[in-house]
Amino acid sequence: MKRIKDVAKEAGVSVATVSRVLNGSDAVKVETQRKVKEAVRRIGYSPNLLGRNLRQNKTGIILVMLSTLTNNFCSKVIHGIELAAKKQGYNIMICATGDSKESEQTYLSFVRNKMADGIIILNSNLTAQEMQMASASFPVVQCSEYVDTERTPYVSIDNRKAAYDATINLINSGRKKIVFMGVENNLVSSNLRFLGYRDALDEANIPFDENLIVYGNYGYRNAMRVTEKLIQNNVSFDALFAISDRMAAGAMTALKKHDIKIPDDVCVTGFDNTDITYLFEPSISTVSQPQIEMGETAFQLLLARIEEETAENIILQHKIILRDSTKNI
Amino acid sequence: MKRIKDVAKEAGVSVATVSRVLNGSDAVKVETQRKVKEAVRRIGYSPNLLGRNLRQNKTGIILVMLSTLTNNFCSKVIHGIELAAKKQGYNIMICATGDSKESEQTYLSFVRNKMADGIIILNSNLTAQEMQMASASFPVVQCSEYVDTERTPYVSIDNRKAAYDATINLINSGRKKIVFMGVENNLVSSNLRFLGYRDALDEANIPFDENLIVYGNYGYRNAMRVTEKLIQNNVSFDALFAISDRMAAGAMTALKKHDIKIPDDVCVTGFDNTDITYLFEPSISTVSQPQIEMGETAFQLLLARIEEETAENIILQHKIILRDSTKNI
DNA sequence: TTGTACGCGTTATCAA
DNA sequence: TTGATAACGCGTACAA
Repeated sequence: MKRIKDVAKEAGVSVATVSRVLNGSDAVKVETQRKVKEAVRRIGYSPNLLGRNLRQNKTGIILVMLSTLTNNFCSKVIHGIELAAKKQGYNIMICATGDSKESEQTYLSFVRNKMADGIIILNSNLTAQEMQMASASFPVVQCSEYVDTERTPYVSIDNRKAAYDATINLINSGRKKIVFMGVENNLVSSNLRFLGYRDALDEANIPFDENLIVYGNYGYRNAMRVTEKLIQNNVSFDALFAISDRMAAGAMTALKKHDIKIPDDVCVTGFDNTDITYLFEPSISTVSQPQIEMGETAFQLLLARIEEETAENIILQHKIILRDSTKNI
Repeated sequence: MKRIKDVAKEAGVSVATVSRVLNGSDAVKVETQRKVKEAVRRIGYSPNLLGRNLRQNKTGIILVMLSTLTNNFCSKVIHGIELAAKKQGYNIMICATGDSKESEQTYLSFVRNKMADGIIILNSNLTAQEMQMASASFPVVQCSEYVDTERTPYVSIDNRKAAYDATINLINSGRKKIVFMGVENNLVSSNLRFLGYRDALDEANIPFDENLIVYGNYGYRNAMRVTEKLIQNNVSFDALFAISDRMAAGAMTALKKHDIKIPDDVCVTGFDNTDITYLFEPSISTVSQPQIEMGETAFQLLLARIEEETAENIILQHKIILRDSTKNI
């Protein structure tokens, strides 16, 4: 492995001069620049980033933490992060934790211990206290999912209002027996979307019915089973709001299997506006989030934290997308 | 930021002793160990990895490069890599290039310049020459997709044989006019799968018909359009082999729209055994690759390269999965 | 315009 | 069992 010293020797100058040329800085005689660049090329030198980053106390790398890669929603957000990061000369690396607390801590420690300049957390199992601890010792921002903490800014949508809007739309289509298909975790989105659903019922004076609340795991197959059970139990309903598109699709498959017509008998709404919503037959109404913008904003927040400016939480606008699964009849 | 020096001062020992305790090495008096650990806890010290890695010329990080995250196939492979890596004390970080050559070079340079110990490339636009260059200066292995190079080992399936098997199955169902839906890129999988398709035709003495060859972009919507065009052009066919599951699904949607029965009128086969194959109606026959094993193997190869042992290319077994879209009638 | 010399934070060597 | 000190590779005051 060649070091800067080797370049210096080859070019017949000092290491300081080589460093200056490499960093395009200062004033170095053109002729000297040429000599150095030539030497670099000749011996095939490439600077050791550990040395450089150690000296500069900065890496130009930011991490993005999430639980699983198989998530269409996240990949668009990440694309947004990337766009904003590139503009500022940062590169991003993605850390998939598989929901393991150990993995989460490992990746956090990379930032704490200077292998990266900051981290954007899309989702994690960190408690508010752990998040706060992390945030106290290095730059962290939350994106999409979050725990409420004084010191860790987040960007998200208003999940409660979004769920309210989605439910109100079902109600406006004349539906009253609306199934809520959530997920029993502690993610803020799950909790707020349930509250938004209840807000809408309350506003329309529809009594809350516990039998209409069911839980899945975001996935397609599980939602099929859950819906199947609903039907077998003779629960009567005329609409279904799932907090993920995949669950909406799974529910619809179960409904179709029992010759329950969509949207005539049951209206269905999903969440996230992923590909499956228009790929499915009938196409699925859903809630759209501005993923790219969310990613870009998350990076802006992180950059502010890195540069030790203040960063406020940011709420972006969602949009209700109406498709065939809730078409008014 | 606390340094090891601060711990030494706090504990009243030398930095060398602190380092020894931190690395659990050597023989340090138990009482001293206790003092040091206590001091670490008290001042909240965490070692700077840039310093450590610089000194040890090793990071314990390996990169995984791919073009896009929205790929179910890749995320399973990555999971395999992760499983194997963890066992050996390595952590992985994922680098999404978005097919940009510039991004690819940036991530490669992180390895070249010591911010990571090696890289597993799932797909890239690197030429054989570029791959060889990279491989000459740091540990690289290819996984799933590859370019043929003396120095860069790969693990993959026998794509040609897999496509042959899939096509033969269609032929054995009595089909003769088999559409091949490929992708016009230079990925080895695309090329080999086309050759496998032709192998099967040749073996069955079915003349090759250029009109039955169409191209998409791996995606659902595009495949719909391509199939639509096929139908509008009155091209007659009784089977379709797509080199991705999403394309198979897109084609099926187009067929259904024209009341063409699957599998009665047209049999369809996809590739990769992703979720969509059983989520779709009818369920889609496909080719399954051992993704976890592929990831694990890729890591083994990389580890060999890192430890400067020799590594041979490895071919894993594929499997034909028969579902409703090719059910014999 | 260039070179010398120090410091970034760590581990490894050697001597005590 | 411990401590002093020399690396690791780089950037940058400061001096020339």
